[in-house]
Amino acid sequence: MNLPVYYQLLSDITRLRIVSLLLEGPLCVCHFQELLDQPQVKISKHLAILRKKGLVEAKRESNWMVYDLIQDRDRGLRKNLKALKQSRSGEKLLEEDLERRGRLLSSLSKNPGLTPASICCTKG
Amino acid sequence: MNLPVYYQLLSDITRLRIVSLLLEGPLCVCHFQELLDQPQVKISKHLAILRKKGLVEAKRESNWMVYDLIQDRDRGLRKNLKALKQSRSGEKLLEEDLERRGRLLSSLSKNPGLTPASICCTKG
DNA sequence: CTTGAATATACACTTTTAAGTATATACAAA
DNA sequence: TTTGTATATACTTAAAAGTGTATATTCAAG
Repeated sequence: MNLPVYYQLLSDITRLRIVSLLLEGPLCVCHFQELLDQPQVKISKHLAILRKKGLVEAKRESNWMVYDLIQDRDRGLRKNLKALKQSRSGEKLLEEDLERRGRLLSSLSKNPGLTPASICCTKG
Repeated sequence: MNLPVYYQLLSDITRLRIVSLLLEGPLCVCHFQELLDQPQVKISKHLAILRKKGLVEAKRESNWMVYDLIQDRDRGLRKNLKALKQSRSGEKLLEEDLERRGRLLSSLSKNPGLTPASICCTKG
């Protein structure tokens, strides 16, 4: 990961929102679908781009793919991600995403038996 | 200036180099031409984009246009620019730009009578 | 008021990137 | 082994962004 690639990845609003959410912790594809209210293809493709460029990684959890930021990040990347995290206030879209994430996670913790799918993707 | 716009501006390598240089201080168009070794149109157009989006400002100095980062920057922007500044080491291109800038400015200070033009744009 | 230097802009062209549709893959459960 | 759910990929189309050439603008100097 070098700087030009990093900025290019964040230059798309969908990817920016994804990365912003991942700063708070890992999420699966269907959660992104719900939180960003965007179609599955779109989410999957942007996640694929982020993964190909080495900013995020994915692990399968039975049927679900859980994405997270790459863990061993170089100094420069850490600094920039920290700056991003610290500069979200005032960014309406990003803040709303975080709020939605909070609600989603709290509903998850109240019903520990729920799979991701039963929360976000469908029909309860 | 909001985050999405900011990242989009930096997603182009030429603009990233320009902004990186401006972190060290103002420069005129012909300096950018020399330091980045890129044609005038290209430099001018990217500077126009940066200006239109509110990241840089320009003031005319007789025949030359001197560009600088916008001075009153919001908190988020400051944080991100600081992170950029701190994460340049290891980025070959950006480091070379800074070295070239150093050489250019030292030659300027040795010959205080020189206009920008007599340094960078042409035929001594 | 003409000339030349520095910079900006308009237009045409090319490349890149994003988005949608359809289809494929991977897995779990029946 | 069929079915349904989650996710990924191929292909196509549309939009955006970058680049070059030519031309315009602005200013200083003669």
